[in-house]
Amino acid sequence: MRNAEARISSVGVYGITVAAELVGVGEQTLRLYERKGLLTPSRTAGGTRRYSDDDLVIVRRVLELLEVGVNLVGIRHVLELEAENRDLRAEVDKLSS
DNA sequence: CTTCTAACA
DNA sequence: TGTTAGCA
Repeated sequence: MRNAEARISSVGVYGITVAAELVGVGEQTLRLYERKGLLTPSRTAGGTRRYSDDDLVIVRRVLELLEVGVNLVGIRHVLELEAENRDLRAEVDKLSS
């Protein structure tokens, strides 16, 4: 089943230290990605960053694009296009059903 | 934990 | 340009 138990994407939250260790980058790097607009992690009332499982896959995509030679500004656009494409693909799926 | 500054490849 | 280290 595809309900809340199996599909945990934006619910699983991690601190910046554990999130950085899971993806293999430093904490400062994650803050830089957010500063550049690549990430938008949720925040607690105290201002602490909450990285969801969804955010982690984004960071991995960032690292993947970096190895290909895309800079952070370019990655930002790639991420936007991917999100837009994902939206359009979902609508096409709906129409072709 | 946060932001900022500075130095390095 | 991107990453890392140290300070407040």
